[in-house]
Amino acid sequence: MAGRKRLSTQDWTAAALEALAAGGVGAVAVEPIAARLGTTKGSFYWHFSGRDALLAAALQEWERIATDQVITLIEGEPDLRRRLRLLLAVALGHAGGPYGGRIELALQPSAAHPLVAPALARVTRRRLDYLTAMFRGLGFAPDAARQRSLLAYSAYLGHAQLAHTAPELAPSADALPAYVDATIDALTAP
Amino acid sequence: MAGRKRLSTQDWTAAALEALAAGGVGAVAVEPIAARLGTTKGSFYWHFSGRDALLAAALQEWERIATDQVITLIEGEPDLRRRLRLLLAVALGHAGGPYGGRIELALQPSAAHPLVAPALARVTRRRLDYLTAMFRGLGFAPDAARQRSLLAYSAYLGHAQLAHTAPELAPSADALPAYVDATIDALTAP
DNA sequence: CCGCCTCCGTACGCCACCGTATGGTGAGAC
DNA sequence: GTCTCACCATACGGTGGCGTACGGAGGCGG
Repeated sequence: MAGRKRLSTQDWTAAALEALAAGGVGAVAVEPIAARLGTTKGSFYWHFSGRDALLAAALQEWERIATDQVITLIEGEPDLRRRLRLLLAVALGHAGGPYGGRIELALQPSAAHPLVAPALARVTRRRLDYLTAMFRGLGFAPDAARQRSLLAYSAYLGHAQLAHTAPELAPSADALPAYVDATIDALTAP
Repeated sequence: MAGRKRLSTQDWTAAALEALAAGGVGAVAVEPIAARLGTTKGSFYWHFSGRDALLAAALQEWERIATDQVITLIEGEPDLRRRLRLLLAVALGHAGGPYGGRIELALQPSAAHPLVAPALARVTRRRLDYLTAMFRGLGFAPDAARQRSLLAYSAYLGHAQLAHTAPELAPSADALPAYVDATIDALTAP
């Protein structure tokens, strides 16, 4: 991880994202990350104008992998019902995406932060709209589809929170398929 | 709020809880809270041994109002089905309890903190057990009851998160009863 | 009225992190 | 080989929060 090589903007951004997931916005601190990368601030201030620039880059990177990446992964499945199942399985199963909800959680206390709020709102809106479109495609009326998508997304967020704070209380790995089944049944019941 | 009076341990604890809800564990800082209370550190270090003691007191206070208070509020309703409805309505409707899920969210990034982790685990376990008992009382088998309680609690957590980060995307005040209905239907469907 | 005990204000040293300035290093251009 | 410039290390001052020391205020028993 510290190959004594020269660092790029990407390296700093990735490390910042990791720190963000681990300890929230407050953990996106230049000197600790520099230490973790085996370098110093001197490197950082060459690539970035300051702390805010690093945070902004990390948020943008998260926004990218949190929307496009997941959606394009799912689009491979043509059948809507199976696509929803795949989506939930990926989302609930040991966290969706590379950081699996940890970023959303970490951003929570700083939701009012001027850099955080817009990114968070964009991602949330995009995901909810995508879910709503899926439920509409399954034949639900607009209002019902919106309710189902809210419940589905809440279940995802809550599950991530639960799995992070009390893993021993969340569904275990082998009990998870049954839990996904039950959740889908509840979400798609007429 | 700042009546130029002498302060008690309770005042400091309440202010710490407020700061915790607003800005996470990192916001439980002595000097800012002192400024907000219109006093100085001199007062604080008379009542508390240090920052950790304040955080511990705030967590204990939260644990108290997050379990006993809500449960005793609900126990007034004898009918199980209506009790579940009341519980969800209170929980989803503009946040459950005085702080309505904001503390849970704020504690998230510090879930590994030695003071935070035990409190969070106790509250989560107690709520899940209570929910599971309700679903069992409604006639569900143990496994099914556990699944429903997990989904219900995840929905609560996720809703709180959603309402905090993107209020304009969460159910509006007048659309909320219908959302509660739909959620209960989904949770209690056979 | 007086002393005392509780509570608070102020001043200080310490540490972590931010941002700046400036000197060094090493890999490719030539 | 040496030059050059992108990249990094080091040193410094500034800020904010923690914890300690100590002195002052003010209500209450006597």
